[in-house]
Amino acid sequence: MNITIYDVAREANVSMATVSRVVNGNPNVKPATRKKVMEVIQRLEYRPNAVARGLASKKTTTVGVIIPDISSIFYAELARGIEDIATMYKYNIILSNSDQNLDKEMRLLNTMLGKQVDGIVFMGGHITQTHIDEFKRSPVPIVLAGSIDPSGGVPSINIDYRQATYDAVSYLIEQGHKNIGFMIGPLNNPINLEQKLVGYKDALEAAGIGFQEEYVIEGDETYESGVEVWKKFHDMEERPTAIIAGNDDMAIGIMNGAQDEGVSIPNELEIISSDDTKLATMVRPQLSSISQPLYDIGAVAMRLLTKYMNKEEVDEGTILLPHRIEYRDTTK
Amino acid sequence: MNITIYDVAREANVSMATVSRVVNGNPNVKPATRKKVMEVIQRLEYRPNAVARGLASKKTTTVGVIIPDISSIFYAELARGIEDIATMYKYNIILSNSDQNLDKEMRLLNTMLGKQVDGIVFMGGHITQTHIDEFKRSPVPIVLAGSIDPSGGVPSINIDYRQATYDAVSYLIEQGHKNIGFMIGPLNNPINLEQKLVGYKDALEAAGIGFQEEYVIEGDETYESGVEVWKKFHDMEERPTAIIAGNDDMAIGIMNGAQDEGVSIPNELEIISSDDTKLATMVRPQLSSISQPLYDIGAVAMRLLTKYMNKEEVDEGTILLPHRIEYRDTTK
DNA sequence: CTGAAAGCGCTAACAG
DNA sequence: CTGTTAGCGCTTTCAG
Repeated sequence: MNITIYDVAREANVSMATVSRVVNGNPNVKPATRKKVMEVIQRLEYRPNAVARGLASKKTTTVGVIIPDISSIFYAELARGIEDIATMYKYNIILSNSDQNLDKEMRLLNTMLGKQVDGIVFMGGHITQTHIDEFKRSPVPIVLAGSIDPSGGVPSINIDYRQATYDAVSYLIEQGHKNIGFMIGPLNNPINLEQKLVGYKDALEAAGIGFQEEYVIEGDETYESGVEVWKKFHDMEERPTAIIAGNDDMAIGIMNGAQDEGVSIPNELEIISSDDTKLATMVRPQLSSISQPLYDIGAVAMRLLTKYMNKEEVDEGTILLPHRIEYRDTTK
Repeated sequence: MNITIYDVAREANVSMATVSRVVNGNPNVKPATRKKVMEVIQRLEYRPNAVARGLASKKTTTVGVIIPDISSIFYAELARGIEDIATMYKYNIILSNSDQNLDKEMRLLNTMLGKQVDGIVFMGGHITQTHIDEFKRSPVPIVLAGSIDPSGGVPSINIDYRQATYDAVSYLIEQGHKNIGFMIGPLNNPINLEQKLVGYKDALEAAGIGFQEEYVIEGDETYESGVEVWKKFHDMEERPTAIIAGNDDMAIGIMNGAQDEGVSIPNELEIISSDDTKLATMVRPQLSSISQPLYDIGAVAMRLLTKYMNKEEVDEGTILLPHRIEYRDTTK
């Protein structure tokens, strides 16, 4: 049997309430008895049982984190931001991969709520009404990180993807490009469909360039899909002279695909990537990329969640962090 | 107030014991009453409180995972393997970053034990006696993943790093190289000091090549350190004609450092990397690399842990998974 | 096959 | 400043 608060109380000749008080830093304890209790705690190597505490207090100081795939650089960076801030606020994290699978997401949500997490950070590409309904029923607060609820009802941390894409495309247009390809991520993700794509179209329109359906090709965020998509661009009668890509993996796929065929970058093809993960500076040429503060998105999401868990007033639940474009060697 | 087992019992006209039985799939329940209870559970949307359950049963079905840094590709891949198998066995994971900091590691260990995890997967570079002592006192099983306890007392999953390094160096020697540099990871990590370095020396010795201290340079596993270390190799009067690197990040640093100076790879410099993460095929030239089954190391570690948690007999706690060398374009 | 009852280890009033 | 006393929601004997 493990040693309990009761053992400590007995050894220290106090009640368990007193032990509980010193353990929880309650000031209403005479220094002398506090000292005495502390000693016994040390001697017995007493370690409070958080489960019992959770049951009694209805707080577990753990938050659930639902993430598409922890082995993706993008999400791992968010996760790191989340975890650091969680630690800072004394929370632990239950982390689970969803693979963006709706069933799995709902199941995870439920097991986490069953485990009485105090809050949840949710990351996922495709947020449906089903999600939102479940989120609304949750007894604990939920915030989205790097994910968008099109209806805007769920708190979330992101950058302004529309604007960022607009900026990138506008830059390319300024460089004289008219045929600008866009390898976009899955279109069931509103970030892609409702923000990035719109930013792309808006920039084109602002410059009086006609939108060409075929220049927008969907990828699945992987390097391999980048390589594939390059082939499609390559085969076009009017091949794009510049491409923006939805993330670094895809951009590198395009770049390698093009370079392996002898296309000179950036001279014959300019590329602007997105996300600016550490991959961007590891490849040659180094990727010009839309940079978003991944770590901060996670960190701010967790910070926001702590406020909700604390029932603090929050003025704005939908937060846009700043972005910028890093111009490196895939642009002139 | 949330709805409890008691509410269900009342609504279904049975005792809470019976509800508990159906929830836990205990066969000793008449089908009819099971059905009745199930219906009430559905209707009331009853969700068992795992905290209460944990307190009563002394099992939380959650395991702790202590990881140096989830945003490192290497560890993220391990984590994914761990989590997948955990899910398969109905466990959840409490994930925390340690940054390889001893204090933090010990603190995490303690808070996880306080949260009554059923077991722990530990990843860390430098495992000291302090670690081992703490591991031994743990009331729940602990297994290491991609980490070594030099004393061999703690169960662990790895590859044979000595042999893998030996193989890589031997290959380079066969290619005619005599001056083989080794950019090794931190030497306080026994994997580096006691295995990789030894494999390097053994291969040299087997070929009758003298060991040269200056050819072994320590890096901190980052890309940047690779770039730095290249400079040192570059400045040597007898510059190495081949280099093996302790991981892909460092290898890419070296490669880019060399290439940016016009060194032709693999013609003037051959490189064999380690870990074979997805980076290896994303850079040009693609890295030849010692390949270890990262995901599987995590998966097997978790699987082993489930056996310990189940109190099954385990014949061998120290498991070495197979490795191989992927020859790509940084070797001839 | 089902129910009653005793905890699991701790927090949180409520007295004093 | 300290102790008493209820629970928190569930599992688990032990009867029947």
